[in-house]
Amino acid sequence: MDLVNNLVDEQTGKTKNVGRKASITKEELIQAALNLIGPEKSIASLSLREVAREAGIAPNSFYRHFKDIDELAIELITQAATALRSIIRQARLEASKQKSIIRTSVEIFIRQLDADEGYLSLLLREGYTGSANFKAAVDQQLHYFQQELQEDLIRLEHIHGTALYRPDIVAQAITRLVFNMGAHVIHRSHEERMQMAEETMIMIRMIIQGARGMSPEHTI
Amino acid sequence: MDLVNNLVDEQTGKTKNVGRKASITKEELIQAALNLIGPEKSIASLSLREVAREAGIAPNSFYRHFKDIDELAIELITQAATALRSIIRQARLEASKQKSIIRTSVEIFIRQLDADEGYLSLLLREGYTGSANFKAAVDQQLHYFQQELQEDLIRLEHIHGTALYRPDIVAQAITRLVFNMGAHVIHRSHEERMQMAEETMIMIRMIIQGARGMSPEHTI
DNA sequence: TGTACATCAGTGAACGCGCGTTCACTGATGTAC
DNA sequence: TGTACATCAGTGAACGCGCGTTCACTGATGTAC
Repeated sequence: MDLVNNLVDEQTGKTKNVGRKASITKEELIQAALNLIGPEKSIASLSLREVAREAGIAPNSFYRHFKDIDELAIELITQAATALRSIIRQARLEASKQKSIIRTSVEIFIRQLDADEGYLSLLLREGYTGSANFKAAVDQQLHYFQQELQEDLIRLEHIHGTALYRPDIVAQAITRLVFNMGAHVIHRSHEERMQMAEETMIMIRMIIQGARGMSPEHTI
Repeated sequence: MDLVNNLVDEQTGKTKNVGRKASITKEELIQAALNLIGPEKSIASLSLREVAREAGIAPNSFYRHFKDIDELAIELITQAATALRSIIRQARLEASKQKSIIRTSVEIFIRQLDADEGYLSLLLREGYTGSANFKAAVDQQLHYFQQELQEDLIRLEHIHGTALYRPDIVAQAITRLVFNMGAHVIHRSHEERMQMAEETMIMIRMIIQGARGMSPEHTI
């Protein structure tokens, strides 16, 4: 953990530097890795020397910051997962203000995809490949999304006086469709994205409509 | 194309061998590649020397059969796609005999996944990563599946005297959910597979139920 | 059937390359007095 | 403030490795007569 010699003073919480000051940071190395990752280059195929070259340091200097290239990959996953989490939170927040949770959340998802070409697309792409670590990190974020969506759905249905059959499965189906759309849409134009978003919204409406119809409360 | 010196006689259609007989076939090389591919090893990370080693030939002998490793990858895709197509066709055939197209087709999908640990799981895994060629091949198979499913849905609904709103989107949603399940289920136990299959069937029923409710004919 | 010949699948050796990793070092920065 | 010292980020050189690819070759197989 203490590969970078920044010791946090327990009293003040300030960072205390010892020895020579680092001319490059962990964050800059992570940024260099992000620059390299694209449609053709996955995290798994990143080489230590590539990242060092991109960051402008000698290959062996890499070891001053990370144990090996896998440690950088894990850091990358963690940061990407955090980014995804904040995107999801924002989407939920805005969605809860609006009338249609479906439309708003899908649109915000797409908008984030438009804006952030870094972490989000990375996660969507690497969620299927990548190391076990990576998959676990992505799965956890999907689980959070699903969980929060389920709560929203139950709450909203309650307000409308309706109820859903198996809201857990409804939330899971919606989660899968939205993220599957996200993965397919990454390298498409904005127009195509909007069209696929529209289709996904129809799918979600079908699921909710169907789940309402299958609810025991529906028959009362 | 004529890297292997089998010349097909235009008259008889028989294969005529010239020169030294091949002691190893393209198919054996493909099989060697398949042996190597697994959860940790993707097609993209296959090396020519690895495949040659697995097949028991010298690295340079590889060039007698394929121009390069990418050509083998394309062959692999083609064969996998053909395998997937026949699996889908069988699923549809059996499904059409039974009462529940949903249950039967999902179960057959899982059963094929249980039996065939080669091509199908390969396709599901590589569909998200892989080269443009690979993605295109997988997408085409998904499109076939979707198309045929759509026709089945329309036909069956007609028999029941019901109708679906946007059967194209219904078919697309079902296709995505089934293949997404397939991708998630690959490295799980049979029990987990069956449980995820059950959940997927509920999702599909929700979609169909919802699409019926949204059909204009429903209101007549 | 026998013989000379053409074909070409498979090979051993070698190449240059980028890789991860190590080593002993340099010298900038911060600390102690 | 000035000086001696400790820390450690960054480096150049070197290593062994597996890689894709080439070359000239060998010798088994099939063909022509």
